Amino acid sequence: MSLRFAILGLLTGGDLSGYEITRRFEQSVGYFWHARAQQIYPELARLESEGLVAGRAVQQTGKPDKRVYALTPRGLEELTAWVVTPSPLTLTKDEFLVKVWSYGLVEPAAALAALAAHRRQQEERLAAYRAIEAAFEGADPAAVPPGFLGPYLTLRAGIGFVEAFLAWAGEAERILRARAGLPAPPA
Amino acid sequence: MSLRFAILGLLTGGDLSGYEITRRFEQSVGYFWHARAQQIYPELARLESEGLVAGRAVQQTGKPDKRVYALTPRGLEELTAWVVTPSPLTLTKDEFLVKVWSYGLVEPAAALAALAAHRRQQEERLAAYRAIEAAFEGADPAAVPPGFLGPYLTLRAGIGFVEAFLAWAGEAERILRARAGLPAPPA
DNA sequence: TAAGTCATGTAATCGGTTACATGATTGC
DNA sequence: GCAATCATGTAACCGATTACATGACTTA
Repeated sequence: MSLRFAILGLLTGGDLSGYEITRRFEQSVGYFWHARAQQIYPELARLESEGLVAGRAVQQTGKPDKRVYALTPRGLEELTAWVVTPSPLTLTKDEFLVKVWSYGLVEPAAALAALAAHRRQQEERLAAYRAIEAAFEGADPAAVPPGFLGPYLTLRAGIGFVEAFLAWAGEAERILRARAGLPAPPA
Repeated sequence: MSLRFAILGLLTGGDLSGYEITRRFEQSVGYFWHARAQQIYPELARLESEGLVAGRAVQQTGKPDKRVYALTPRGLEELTAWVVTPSPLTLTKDEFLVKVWSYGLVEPAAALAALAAHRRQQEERLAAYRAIEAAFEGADPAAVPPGFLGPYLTLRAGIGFVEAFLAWAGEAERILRARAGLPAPPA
């Protein structure tokens, strides 16, 4: 259900082709939803057959031609109605935490290494989000134009979650070090 | 892939039946993985046929009989090997944030109401986690027995994420109120 | 001519959910 | 007798991933 509305939401910022939508999911929207090209193209066809988006062919020079989709009035209507609908709590599925659940079974040193590797990945992700955040810089959050409000808020959420992970990782590292009889944190 | 290891991880704390595993996913483990009974029973059968768990019938009085599963040496071996394996970053899928992405389309008052409803759900969840946390209370985190280390760390992660959401919700509320021309926060 | 990006799809499979089904046992 | 909990499954479906496939166009 959410994929169709994620696509409709992206189209409120302007018309996009399937390929461009795919890119958005990889970059800016990736911190709360994602989908691969193989899922997006059929969904766009379905949305068009239901009259929620309208596609048109666009000739290009220097690139292959493409088909871009625009939100129809009915599409906008359904999206706005859905947006204020109650949402079930997201049940997280985190493979890494499944591993952490069994950290008591392995050598603290091995657990520490696995934890540090994951923390590094999250730090890279945070840096990427910070770079996107810089694009909003200077704007008064309260006065950000309506088209930027949602993107700004969701980005702030993404940043908040990664920061929460990093804070937790620091706490976990201290506990594991203490168990291993290792000295205080390095850096 | 993760479900089988989540089950194996649960069994390190003692033998469990399919029904008991189902209950654990609803309660204590729910903050990072979950599965329904319909998925758990077939998976247990598969794990047994692969020799990673061993089931035995248990007669009960006052309740229907059950079949409890124990981790085999091979199951423990595969689990410990998997635990320190690198994990891909979890790509979040959050229906609520898909909605927030389009908050610029609706009346700030409507967005604020939807946000407040979701925040209330998260507050209830936090209270439930805090209640579980109390069971660890008094124990020195560094000295918690090996069987409790993973459960404690994952619970702390779950609490951290919910708190991060609540902090974000507060920020989002201030921004939406400012846009709506509403006065400062109530409580 | 080869690699890289732009652009759009199909097919097979898998993990997970919804719906459905069954039966024991307890307590009201 | 009925609801609730304990206990274990099957079947149909769906959302999503992996693998596969095609072709235009650019740059080196």
